Amino acid sequence: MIDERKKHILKSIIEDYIHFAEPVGSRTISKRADLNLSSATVRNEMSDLEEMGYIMQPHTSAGRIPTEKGYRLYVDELMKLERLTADEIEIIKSALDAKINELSQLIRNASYIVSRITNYTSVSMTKQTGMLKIKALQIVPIESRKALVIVVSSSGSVRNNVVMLPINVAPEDLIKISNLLNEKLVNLSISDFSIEFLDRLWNEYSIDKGVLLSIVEGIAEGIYQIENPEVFTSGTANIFNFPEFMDVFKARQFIDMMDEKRTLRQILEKAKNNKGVTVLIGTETEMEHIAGLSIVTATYKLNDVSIGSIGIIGPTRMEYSKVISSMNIIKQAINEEIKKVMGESVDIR
Amino acid sequence: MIDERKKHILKSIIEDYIHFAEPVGSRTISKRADLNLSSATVRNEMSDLEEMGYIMQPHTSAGRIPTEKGYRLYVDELMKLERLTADEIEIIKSALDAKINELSQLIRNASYIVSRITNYTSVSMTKQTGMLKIKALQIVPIESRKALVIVVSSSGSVRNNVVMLPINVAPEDLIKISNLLNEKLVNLSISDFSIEFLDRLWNEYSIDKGVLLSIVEGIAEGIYQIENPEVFTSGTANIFNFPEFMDVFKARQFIDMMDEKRTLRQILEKAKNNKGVTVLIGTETEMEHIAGLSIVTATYKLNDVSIGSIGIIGPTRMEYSKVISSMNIIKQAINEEIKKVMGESVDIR
DNA sequence: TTTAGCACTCGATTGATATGAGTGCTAATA
DNA sequence: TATTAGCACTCATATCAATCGAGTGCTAAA
Repeated sequence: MIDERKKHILKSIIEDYIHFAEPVGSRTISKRADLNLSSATVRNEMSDLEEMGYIMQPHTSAGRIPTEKGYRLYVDELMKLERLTADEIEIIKSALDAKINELSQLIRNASYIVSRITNYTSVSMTKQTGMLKIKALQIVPIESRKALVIVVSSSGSVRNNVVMLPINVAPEDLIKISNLLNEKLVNLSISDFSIEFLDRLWNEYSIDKGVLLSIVEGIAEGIYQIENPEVFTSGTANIFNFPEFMDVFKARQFIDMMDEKRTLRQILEKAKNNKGVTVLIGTETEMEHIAGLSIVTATYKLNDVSIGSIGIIGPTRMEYSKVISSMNIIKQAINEEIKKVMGESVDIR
Repeated sequence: MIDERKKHILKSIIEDYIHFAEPVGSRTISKRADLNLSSATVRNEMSDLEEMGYIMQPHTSAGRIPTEKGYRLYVDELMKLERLTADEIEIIKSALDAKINELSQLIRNASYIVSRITNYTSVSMTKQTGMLKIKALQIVPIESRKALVIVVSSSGSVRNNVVMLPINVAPEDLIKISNLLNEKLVNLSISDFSIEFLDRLWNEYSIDKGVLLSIVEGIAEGIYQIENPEVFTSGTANIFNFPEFMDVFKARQFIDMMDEKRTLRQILEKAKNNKGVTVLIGTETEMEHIAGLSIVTATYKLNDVSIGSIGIIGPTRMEYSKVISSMNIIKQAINEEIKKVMGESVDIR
């Protein structure tokens, strides 16, 4: 199969190509100090590597470029994770240190940082699924027929919604309702709101049916917003750093995708189940219409509830080693930050 | 000075150029049915228009293109506002009709729609300045030393912040504080929170100093967030529809600016004082580093509080007439929507 | 098994040439 | 006096052939 020397050559080809984005010729590899081989020998090895499907020639008289299979082997076996400099680690940790009291904000921020550090484009999605429960609940009277419904979820997210009330309710009555609901609904998840349950509520405590319905609608909307994904992007223009996207057509496709968010969401969803950092190379991303992209994603879970994910998008020849290392540091930093905010040791994955 | 015939020719040149993005020659204009002039005559007139600074030649053997001065005259005097189709108006109104209970969300949404309708890039900023007052206030206990402070502003915006309390406060005490503050602080603006005022509060009602400070900080942060601008963009990729941005370098500059938001904010701020719709052409935008762009902005005020603005960005040869008309419709639609949500007749500008 | 040597391939660069849209100017015309 | 036909001139753009050179595969020698 593929012996050590071939691996060594493949690694050199890939790293050269990652660096210069130009097909790599046999002479270039032969000149590398750490292999004492003539270009002719390297040519033979390269020929073998091509046959095995790790590299290919864009045209007859050009050097070789890695195939997806080549990158895959590189990521899985060949590359060595890069150590970030102390400086970079410091930047990450201190940037995340700002007071952030919303988990989704934390994820967005981390995504921004990692884009800055790596110089690639980053995407983040904040979506909380799983067994979300209501941690606190409040109804604030605003006007005679209008109230604000505030929901705090067990994952620490807060959403509020204005609801219209079908009848006039005195502020002090609303506050009573608020206290009552707070007592009754906390620690329930949205799926516990069966009709029977609501029925019981308004029978036992004589709350107006319409008012209760409006409020429950507000609560459901809040939970829906917390559970529903929002996608953010940073560093979109970074794609222009790569000569393979100097082509206006490809650039446009990329920007379109970034603007549209739906595709991004799908990709982030896809990597969700894996733990740790997932690398999708080229067609593995299943973004048909835009070729030549890879994405490195990490998903964060807090007590088995997914709270969001971050992805780094770049050309297939991205600096996997650097990107993956950065993702690892970010994960650590987020972990620490959450510990601080949540005031308890938590289990982030 | 500039007579009717010259204006007519200038208008034709500009409209042709807006349409085709190609320098306009004398023959093209002469062929237009509504002017019975030979190309030679048109050439003479064009020569005059060039001398007056309304048009210019990109090079000797090319047709003419409008200068900024030309566009300015066009926007101020020559163009006729385009009527949107009933369909388009319908799209706008129904899209804004979705239940939206936050003003800033309404503006963002409108910005998205207007980008869709016009096929240009749009930016929106939601910032509320002026005499913001507290309309409602609530403190929700979350954990023993953590509480959620919710502020509703007079402009209808809601923000919430988690604050850490320096000492343990029983939930029922916190609710008492909440009720008290709600009573005392509503209808005040943030500038009313003098030290003396706070002093009086904790003397008269014996609230713990540290707790009160934490809470006030949470309130201030909420108001700060409401007052602080957030910039959103839609349809960034639309810039690629225009051949003048097919150049990768220019495209990159554009995307950079969109990503960065700061410049955008400045531009939107700039147009803030004008009422109605403001048009900035080319260098009038004072975006030095990116030439060839115009922006059409509208700012919305509710009872003298600015609630946000929307801008449409495109090449200087944008379809001013269509864009300005769309902005007008959007303004109407927003007005109606707010009337509905606020439940009262309001004064939007 | 490795390497030197050489013919061959093919994309990219260069330069010369042609094309054509559009101009400005002059002289004839209404 | 205003308009127009006619014509020489300009210059960006397209086309095409020639050249260059990086890189290959193959063969034969070490």
